[in-house]
Amino acid sequence: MPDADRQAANFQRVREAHQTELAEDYVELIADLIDSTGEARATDVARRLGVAHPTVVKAIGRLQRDGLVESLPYRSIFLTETGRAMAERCKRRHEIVVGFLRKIGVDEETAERDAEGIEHHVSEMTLAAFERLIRSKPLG
Amino acid sequence: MPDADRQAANFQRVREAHQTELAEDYVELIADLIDSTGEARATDVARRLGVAHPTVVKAIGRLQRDGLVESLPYRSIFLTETGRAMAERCKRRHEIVVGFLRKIGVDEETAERDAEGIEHHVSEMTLAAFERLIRSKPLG
DNA sequence: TATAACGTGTAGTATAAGCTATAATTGTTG
DNA sequence: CAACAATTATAGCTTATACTACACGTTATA
Ligand SMILES: [Mn+2]
Ligand SMILES: [Mn+2]
Ligand SMILES: [Mn+2]
Ligand SMILES: [Mn+2]
Repeated sequence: MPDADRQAANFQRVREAHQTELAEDYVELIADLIDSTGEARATDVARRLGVAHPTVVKAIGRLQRDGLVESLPYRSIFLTETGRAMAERCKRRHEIVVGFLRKIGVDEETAERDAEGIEHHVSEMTLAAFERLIRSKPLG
Repeated sequence: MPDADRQAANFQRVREAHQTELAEDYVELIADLIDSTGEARATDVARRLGVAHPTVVKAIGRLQRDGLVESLPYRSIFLTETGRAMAERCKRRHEIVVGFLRKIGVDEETAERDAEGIEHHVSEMTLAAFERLIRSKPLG
């Protein structure tokens, strides 16, 4: 595969990641709200994401269309089986990325900040490398 | 700062990163084309990014509006001082991220793929940690 | 030099993601 | 139980990023 084609494929993959990224953060956040407070409401999701609530309502519509959540008018938001599975996967990945950044000497707040973006662009192979590094003996 | 607020701030930062991300990849790619082939043409940029050429033309318009590139009708694309500086910064960062992934055992192709997305979400502190690790003795 | 090939621009469309403002519903409380 | 506060929905707008189809310039070559 010529170099230009491979580069194009890489950029294409990043664009794909951006499409799933929002869904991933939403389901992870919704799962977190359900598990910690008993239910996920649009207002809470909006506050946690730092966006206006109509933005959340529209996003929830897309997630429902894509089979990740279920919601009835004026009721709170539920995850489908698929959505719950995605949330679990994302939560695990999120924790690995944070743990890994901590391990190489990044402070807690920065690790959380960077992980929120990095997590969506980490392949299985890289994730495995992160885990390996976390389990290795202290660095430095 | 309450937990919900900090989480919102983190998500906000990721959204900001997404706004600069495209500009970063464009200027880096344009610089690469200029340095390796003598000029950057919209078609080449399109092929390397894996998008249709009108997409590039519109993006170039935005980059020009934002003072990163200059272009005249039917001529190739040039970087402004600002654009060139951004390209250099991004190239360096890109290389650090790739080098770091290689160091922890990720193969060349995967490293390139993941780096294309990760690079935009790496803070200065994390980048410094990556550099430290690259310079450290072999792992494993 | 005429024309074909290539590159660039424009028009028009779609979707996602965001916003503000306003309306409708629900739930709480006096 | 009526009124009010909180929550949710909708309408209407904006910008960015993509696409296809078509028009226009430039460049190369026959
Ligand atoms: Mn995230
Ligand atoms: Mn996350
Ligand atoms: Mn990139
Ligand atoms: Mn890059």
